[in-house]
Amino acid sequence: MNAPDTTLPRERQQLILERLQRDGKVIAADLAQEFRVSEDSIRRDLRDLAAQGLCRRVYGGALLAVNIPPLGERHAERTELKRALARTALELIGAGQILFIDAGSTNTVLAKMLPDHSDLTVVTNAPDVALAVLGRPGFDVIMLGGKLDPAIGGAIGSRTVRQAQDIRADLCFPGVCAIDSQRGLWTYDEEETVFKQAIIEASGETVAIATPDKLVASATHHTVPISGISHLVVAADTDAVVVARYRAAGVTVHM
Amino acid sequence: MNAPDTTLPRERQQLILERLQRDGKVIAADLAQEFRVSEDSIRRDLRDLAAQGLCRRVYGGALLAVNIPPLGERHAERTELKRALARTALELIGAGQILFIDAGSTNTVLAKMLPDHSDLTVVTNAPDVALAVLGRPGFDVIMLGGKLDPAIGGAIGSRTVRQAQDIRADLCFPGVCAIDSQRGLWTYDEEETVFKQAIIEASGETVAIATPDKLVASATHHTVPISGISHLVVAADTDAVVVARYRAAGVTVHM
DNA sequence: ACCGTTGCACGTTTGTGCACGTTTACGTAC
DNA sequence: GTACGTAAACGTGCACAAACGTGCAACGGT
Repeated sequence: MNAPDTTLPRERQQLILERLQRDGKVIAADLAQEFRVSEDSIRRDLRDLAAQGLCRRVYGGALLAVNIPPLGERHAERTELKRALARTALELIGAGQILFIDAGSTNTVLAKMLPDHSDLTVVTNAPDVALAVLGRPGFDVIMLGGKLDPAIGGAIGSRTVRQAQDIRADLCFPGVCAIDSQRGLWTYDEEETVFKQAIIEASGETVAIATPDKLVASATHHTVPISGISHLVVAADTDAVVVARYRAAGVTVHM
Repeated sequence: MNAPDTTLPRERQQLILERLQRDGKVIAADLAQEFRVSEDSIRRDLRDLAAQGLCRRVYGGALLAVNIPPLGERHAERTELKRALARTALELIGAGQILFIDAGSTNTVLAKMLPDHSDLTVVTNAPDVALAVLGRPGFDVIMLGGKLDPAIGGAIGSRTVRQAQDIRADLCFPGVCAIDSQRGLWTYDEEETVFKQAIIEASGETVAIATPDKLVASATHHTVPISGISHLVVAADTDAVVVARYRAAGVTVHM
């Protein structure tokens, strides 16, 4: 996206690597256009990166070296940032607690980072999240059933809500579609809202983890608001206004 | 799901390999349409892959090679055999059906091999089975909730059983711990038995897939028998006595 | 003046689609 | 069951375009 006027060679290679990790592949012609350099320079970059074992050079561009199937392109997206946010959120979790973990790529990252032997009980509606902790020492996993929504990667709907209401948790990590400065957490449709509301109400505290692109001044699309957030974990370069609002509302903000 | 407009040659070959591992076969004409290239290019790709020993070239497309690249460590166990069994079992499945798929590595292989666009509804208690089909075209996935057993890789227990009883399926694939010549399917503990019995009773027909090590003359450990099998899919080099017993019991035997 | 980076020109390699003749699979008639 | 006809799939050769590597000259900065 960003195409600064002056890009250092080494910096450009770094950016190429990031794009590579995000998309699983890069195309030489596209990169040349994006960085305003000739394809020759891009080819030199890719050759250097390949020599370091950081990518696989192929005709027309380059592919990821460690090729884990590019299953969800969303999952590779911004992983670094999500890991940093999750690390911050980890400090809010105490040993022996029961956690509601909603579907979502950020929450999957969080689940993978949960420490072993902390006697946590993870309750989730996402097979992703369940697999991330299943079988590791010191974990109980409870799966909420229901029809899975491919767009969400987890179960939502009345069945799932009913099962969620049978459980009491200490902490709740709802997936976040958008957060605005006025009315809190937002989701894309009614079903999601009902589910998130249910797990929030069944939990002692609620931690919303948001990447900066989730923060909007006011929600533009048709969405449904959710209240009840007690902790907000956001990236450092976030919209200061939104964060200030949350501070004013008594929500603890972690960065 | 649609392939992007710009697909690098080598990337395409890799995607073909992934499809191959998932479906067990690929058809040249389909690939050409999917990747927007001529069939000539696809044929060249398949020829290259076959030259590397990664697939077996056949008239109209390609099949899985006899040897499998080491993809998963623990799941790679006997994968070739499981894939062959699953391929046989696939022929019992009709379009539009509702399937109960129990936890288990063989069933996970089966799930991955289910063909796209066959309008199947997959009901499962195993997160990895759910992930194997979630998001693919022509699939509905219903997850059964409950506490996950790490040894099994899925949910069992009264909660799960209750949810299973709310559903009617055409076909049922219970995981198999042991099969003996006297009393049919066996499991390791009571909870599992109750669950498998429930999904068998909720289904029209039941398909038991068994590797030869599951076939025993008589169960030695503490197990609980299950009845209701209608189809038995077994490896070719199996214990003839057990299979004969099943034939005598009116079960259709597929090899 | 040193070094790294860049863009251009050249010849080479790789991938692609089309045309042609051949082989394979399958249904039909005998 | 065998023979035969057709259509699809196949391999090969060829032409063209895109991507590639290399050498070389120009530029800019510690």
